[in-house]
Amino acid sequence: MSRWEPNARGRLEQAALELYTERGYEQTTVAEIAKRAGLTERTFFRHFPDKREVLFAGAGSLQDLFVHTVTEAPDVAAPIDAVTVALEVVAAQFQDRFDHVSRRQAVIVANAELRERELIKLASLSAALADTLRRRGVGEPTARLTAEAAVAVFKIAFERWIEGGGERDLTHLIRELLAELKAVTAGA
Amino acid sequence: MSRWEPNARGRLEQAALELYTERGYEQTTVAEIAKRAGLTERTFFRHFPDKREVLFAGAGSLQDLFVHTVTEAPDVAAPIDAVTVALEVVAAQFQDRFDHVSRRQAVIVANAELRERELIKLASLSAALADTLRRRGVGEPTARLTAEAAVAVFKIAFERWIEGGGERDLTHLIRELLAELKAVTAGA
DNA sequence: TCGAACGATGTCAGTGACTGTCATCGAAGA
DNA sequence: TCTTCGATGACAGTCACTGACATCGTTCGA
Repeated sequence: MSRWEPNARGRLEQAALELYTERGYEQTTVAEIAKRAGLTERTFFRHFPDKREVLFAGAGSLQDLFVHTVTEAPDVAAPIDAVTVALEVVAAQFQDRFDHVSRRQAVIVANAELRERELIKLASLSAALADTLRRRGVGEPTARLTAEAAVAVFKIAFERWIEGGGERDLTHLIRELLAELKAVTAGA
Repeated sequence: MSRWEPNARGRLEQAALELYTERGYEQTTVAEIAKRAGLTERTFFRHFPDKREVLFAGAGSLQDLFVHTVTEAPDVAAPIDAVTVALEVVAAQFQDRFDHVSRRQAVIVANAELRERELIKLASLSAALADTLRRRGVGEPTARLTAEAAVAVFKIAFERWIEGGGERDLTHLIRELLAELKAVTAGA
């Protein structure tokens, strides 16, 4: 457990999001984040490997949820179906938190470094998904392609959900995009 | 035109690739790259915005070729067909330069920062592709999805081409993956 | 042919992200 | 109470990157 004021990590995350929102990512120094959280710069870097990562603390558990859901999907399902279920489960996690999620996303899209970090998180997710499918006996390149397709659909659905102010149902957007993807590739 | 020794930019690119290969990206300082190219650190940053970008000088022209090919594709073609043609044209550009391309790719996959940069280049390519399709009258979300699918196929085909030591034909790999993607999504 | 104009480079000082090292503090157990 | 240990602070250092100004070749007009 921690001593002094509890939850140093969480305070750093909140301070960072606030400052990135108020004056922008580039205009914020790590020392300022630490100060607002009542800590020092050195302590920031003990909790997060760099200035970007503080915005992506939740990525790990999101990926775990994704992988877990695919692992637990019924064996009979086609790869794309197993993955679709996972997409919808994960979507449900977002649906309730539009405010926080969209604030964070606004910070990310405004800065190239943060967009890069987001992309590698999605790539990591895709790789983990492909691994999980392989563990379910799905061959190559099917596993890899299915994972990439799923992540692409999720990415676009998420963008549209944010653009729409959270009005449209994320799960619904995902289903639409999957159907549309099917139509797109059918032409090849 | 330039004076002093010509082609400062090219010398910096070559020095960087050499040093990144010899001792790794992180263990190389910009000052060392500049010194090997017979220049100073400051001049490096006049040619490239950061230490990563020196490896991605060709990304712009690659994207231009991609966009141009899609723009010139016959009007009758379905979106995915127009994009497929472009994939194959671009693939041809790689086929002859396996040595250089694979050396560069080895450096990139060995470092997270460089993988991030590569991913944002691919994202930019996808966005440009989607834009081009929209200009051809393709609607949303078809344009976006087609572009994402094309880039995903290209990415996986490229990886497999590198893994296979350049033995397998890149164009052939692309065709296989497009067929497989069709099969994958058909299950949904 | 000379000199002004200009673009590419060098020099230097500075900021800020990130790291290694060591001291210190506060909690928990012997 | 003493000891141990994990979290934090303090501090010096490296390196990516930037702004400001000087300098050097080239080029082009007088």
